[in-house]
Parts: sequence; structure tokens; C-alpha cells
Amino acid sequence: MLCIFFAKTSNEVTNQEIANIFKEIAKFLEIDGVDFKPYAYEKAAFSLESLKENVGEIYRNGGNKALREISGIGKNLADHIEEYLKTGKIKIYEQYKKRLPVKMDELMRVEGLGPKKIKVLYQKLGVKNLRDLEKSVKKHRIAPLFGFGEKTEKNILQGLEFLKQNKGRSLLQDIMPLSFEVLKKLENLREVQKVSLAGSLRRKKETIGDVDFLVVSENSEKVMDFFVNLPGIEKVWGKGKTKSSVHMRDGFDMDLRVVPEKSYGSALQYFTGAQDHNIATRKIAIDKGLKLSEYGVFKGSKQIAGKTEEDVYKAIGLKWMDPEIRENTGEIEAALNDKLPKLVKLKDIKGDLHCHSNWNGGENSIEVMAKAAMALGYEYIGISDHTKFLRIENGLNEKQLLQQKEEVEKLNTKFGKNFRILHGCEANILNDGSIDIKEDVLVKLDYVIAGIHSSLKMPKSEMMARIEKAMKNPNVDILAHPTGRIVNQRDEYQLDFDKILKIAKETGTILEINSSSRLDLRDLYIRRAKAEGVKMIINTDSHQKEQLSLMDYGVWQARRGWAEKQDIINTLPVEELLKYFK
DNA sequence: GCCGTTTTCGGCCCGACTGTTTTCAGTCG
Repeated sequence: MLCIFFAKTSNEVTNQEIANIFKEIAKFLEIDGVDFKPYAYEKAAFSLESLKENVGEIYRNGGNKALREISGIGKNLADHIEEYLKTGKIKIYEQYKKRLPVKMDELMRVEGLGPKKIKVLYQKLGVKNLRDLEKSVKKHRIAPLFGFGEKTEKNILQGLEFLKQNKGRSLLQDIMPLSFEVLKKLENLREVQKVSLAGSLRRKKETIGDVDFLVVSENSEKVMDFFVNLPGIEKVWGKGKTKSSVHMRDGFDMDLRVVPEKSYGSALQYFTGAQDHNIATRKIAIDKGLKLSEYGVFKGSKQIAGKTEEDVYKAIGLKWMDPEIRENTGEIEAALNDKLPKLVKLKDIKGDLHCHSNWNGGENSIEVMAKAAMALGYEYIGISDHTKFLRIENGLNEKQLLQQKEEVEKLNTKFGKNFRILHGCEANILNDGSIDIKEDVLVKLDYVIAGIHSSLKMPKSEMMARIEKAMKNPNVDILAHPTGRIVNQRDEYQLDFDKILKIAKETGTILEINSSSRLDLRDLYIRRAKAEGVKMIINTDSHQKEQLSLMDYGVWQARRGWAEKQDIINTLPVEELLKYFK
């Protein structure tokens, strides 16, 4: 029976795979100067990415016609998908790749490089990948090129250096969904008694090297068979009795280890790490005349613990601690002194205050967003659309904000007492620190989020003066994505975070933990904010209702920063929450 | 290439910023 199951799924094509190809075709079309088609391909890619069902499944059940029912997919793109499902290739994509055989997605990750510059670099210098690019930069061959120059060359060099720091690590958000799916499949396997994620994924680090699974099983061979035949695998590195490794088409590795039940807890403790945490815990064991390894806690040759993590920690005199804080940054001392934090949980969150509607760049109406928030069990949602300076996002002006306020009020009457829509906005902090919406309108909103969306490369002193002025604005309640970094993509602005904390404390400005790929603040900053008593809020920055569920990632980030329920204001009921706004 | 209370053609979020070709192409959000 198992064999039939594998035969059906082992060649399963993921939606992401096709989405990635569409995105790349869009880039090729852009290079050719084709109008609007790139947009269509991008849109289709986005649609595939947010699709719940698998495209292969849809095709098997409803054929080409069913594909065309997916939003953004018409006749041509449905044919492309069908072609890929049948042959593993898309002809026009192969042709484009032949004409311009460069690692587009790799090169595009360098800030400042787009499709057209990449084409020139290939044609003039033969640059195909990051390594070629680095060689050309070092030989100063880029600056003399027509359309380039000294500054462009310098920017490329900086972009390359930034990428190097993050080499080989994937975003937690990109890896988590598939890892969770595999975990669920392993849980459902009859041969599996226990299974858990381990490694940096269990610690919810923002970037992940590879995915680790730990399994207890009396039939490890069957488990390994199952593992190396999972859908989405590109290559099997190795298959053994206790360890197997595979490389996924999405570009990361997964390891599975089978361990004996008596060592499950100690193995979990060991493989969850971090390394510094393990070194510290082993040292504590040695001090007590014990030995801690992935096989258990031993007194001489006698195993005294190992079956569960709780036992392992207890045996060396520590309380069990949440994986997110196991970095040897004070958690061991806290565990020894019974001062471990009670980390905030997803179920503590009562609402999401950074949500966009279709009044600007968002996809859904205020009502749909509100209902989605209700379905998540929230007590409130805050609608905070972009304001007028951001033309691209169709930012709202004063008049539109007031019209929107009327709609929010109507909906609130409709929903009654059980749910509340708060009305805010995500206003822009202009270069001089002023806000792009007039004060008499700002005061009519329930709250104001302010963020920087332009002139990101200001020198530190100017940037800080700008942020300080915005935070001191009596209408600004929340500072959105306070550092401006995007994980693996962009460094933070030139800023002085201690000064931001000081101003936040003085002015009562709330700092935002952004759940999207920005993950502002980083864990260390959250800890510092908590230590200073600065309040934070966890928001998703959702542009469509499905993104509301990304709250997990913000909560995990907060947990890595030792945040407790009382540090996060959207754990409060709405009336209490409102007291924190100026 | 997709889509339709603009429905089989004609629209499609587009302005700011950067650096360079000094008038605007490419990139970003």
C-alpha cells in the first residue's frame, strides 16, 4: 500500500516551483521591454503561492479548465502549467534561459541590480552568477561600463558583502510551511512513536540552515523509506539506519534522525541547540559529576535521564526552558534562579493593528479583513492603510481617511459589542520628520502608525533627527518597522537604537514587531526594549486576509526576545489597549 | 497575458530616488 502512495506523490510539483518560474519569465519579459506581461506573470506567481491546494492536484481533478479558474491564470498560463506538469519543462522558459543563461534570482538578490543591468553585465562581462559578479567588481570592470559608474560598482560590492553574511540560510517563513507539512506526515505514520522538529527551526531563528527532524521508531527502515520519497525532493544525499539527508527543490536540506526512545529527550536537547547553550549545559553537568550527551545524562556509566527534555534539564538542576531562548544569553542563569520568562503566546494575542484594506494596496475589504480577524478569535482589528505620500500603494489622503472612518463606524455598528474595528493609518515620516497627513485628521483616528518609506540611506544624525521628530509627534502612537531591515535582504537604517528606546520611553511611543519578512525588531532589540520597559506590539502588516495568520512569526520573534504578555500591548482587551495611545 | 457593473478591446498601482547617459533609464516599494 505504501508503494502506491509513493508512486502517486513522489513526483509532485509544488506551487512554489511554478511560481518561481513565472517570476523568472516576468524578469525576462522586462528585459525585452515588454509591457504588462511581466505584471501578468508576477500576478499569476503570487496567486499560485497563496493557493491552498496543489496545482498538480487541481489539474488531475479538473484538467486545464480547472487551472484557468485560478485567479490570474488564463489560457496561456494554464497551458504553461500543464506543460510543466507533463514534461517538467516550459518551452519558452527554456528558450529564455538559453538566450540569457544567468542565475537571475541569485543576481537579483544584490540590492540595486535589476534585470536590465544583469543583462548588460552578462553581455559585456559574461557575468552569470554571484561569483562572476564578484570577480568583475574586484577587477573594477563594472564602473567603466556604459550606464554604470563608480558609485554603482561600490553599491554592488556592498550588496555582495551583505549577501555573504547571510549565505546559505533560508528565511524561517519560506521553510516553515513545508517543514510543518512533513512533520504532520511523520506524525501520522504508523511506524513513528515520537517526532519533533529540532535545530534552529525549533528555536524559530529568523534564518535557517537546514531542517532537522528527530524520530523515535521501532521500524527505522520504513521511516527512512518514507522520508527519502517525500514530494519536493531534488536529491538524496544519503540514507542510513539512523540518519538520512535530502536536498529539497526549494533549495534547502532536511535531515532526519531516528533515536532510541530512552535518548529522545537528550537527543532533542542536543540537536535543538544552540551550540553555546549545549556547551553551557554540558559544563553544568560536569560540575555536578555528570556527563550530558545526546544519548542521555550519565552518572558513571549509568544513565539517569534522557527520555524527555524535562528529565534531562532536571537531572542537571535546571528548569525546562522554551527552545526560542536557548542561545546561552542568560537563560541558563535564569533557569538556575527560577527566573525564566513566561514567554508571550499566540493565543495571548487579541488583535492585529497593522492591516491594509482594498482602500489602498490591500486585496480585501475592511469587512472581509474584520471577519477574518474574528475567525482567528481576535477581539479587534486595526485598519491602517498607507497614506498619500506612497502613491504606489495608492495611499489615502485626508478626505479619503475621513470617508474610511465613516465606513469603519458603520461596520462597528453592524458588528455590535463582540468585535471592534479600530481605525488608524500607516502614515509616512517625511525627510524632515513631519507626517504626510494633516493634524486635524490624525487626531480623529483611533491611532496612528508612522513609518519610513523613502530616503532610507540618510546619514545617522539626519535619520535620528527625523525619527525623533516623528516619535515626539503627539499623534504618532506606533513606530512601524523601526529599523527598516528586511531579513536577508536589507540592512537596517543608520540609527542609534538606544536613542530610539530612550525617546520611546519618554514619549510612550510603541515599537512594532513586524511579522512579515522584515521581522523588525530583531530579537536582541526586543530584549533591550523589554529591559527598558518600552512597550511593543506584534502586527502582521497584512495586505490580504490570509496574511493575518503570519502572526506566528511575530510571536516567535517576540519570544526569542524574551517578551512576555505584559510587554506586548495587543494582548490587551481593546479598552486597555487604547489607553496606550497618545 | 489577464480580465470584465468599462465584457472580446483596451486597460493594467506609478512616483521617488539614484546615479549617470546632464535628461532619463533602472530600480525600488
